[in-house]
Amino acid sequence: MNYWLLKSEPNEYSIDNLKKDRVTPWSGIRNYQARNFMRDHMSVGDPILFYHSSCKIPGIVGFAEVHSRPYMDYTAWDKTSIYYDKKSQPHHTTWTMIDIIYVATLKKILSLSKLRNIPSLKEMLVLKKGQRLSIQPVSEMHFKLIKNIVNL
DNA sequence: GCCAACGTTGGC
DNA sequence: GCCAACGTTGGC
Repeated sequence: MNYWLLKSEPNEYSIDNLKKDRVTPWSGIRNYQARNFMRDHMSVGDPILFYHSSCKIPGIVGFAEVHSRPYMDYTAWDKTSIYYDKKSQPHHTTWTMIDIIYVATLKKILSLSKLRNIPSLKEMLVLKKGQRLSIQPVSEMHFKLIKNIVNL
């Protein structure tokens, strides 16, 4: 089992949206490293930290889980989609996605600034300078520490 | 809104 | 295959 952190801009898609939808395809990932994580390393049931970025208080806001095997990101060949990629065609796209399912919302956001103040989390990728990947692996230790901190 | 850091593109 | 230019991310 692997553990993950998924970034999302709450203006675009927040934990509340996920709670309402329950399950959503994680479409629109157009970064090879992030694609590879989904395609090659995610399994159904993998736990996910849901992270809000590019907002007033960035941080971890909830939990989710991988809910499907990887499959082709159909938004890549949808000309009306903001994720349209002219190099992709049905059944020949380079882009992959998975579905995720809602698990829980934190009572209070575990903010980025708070995360930075927890020494045992210092090595988390999301805390490293210049780390822009929207899908990041999280170590089991870090995941469990965070679970304890938020008491869920 | 600024800007550092990073990924991608494209000319050569 | 190098690398400058450009676009994007995302915290501040």
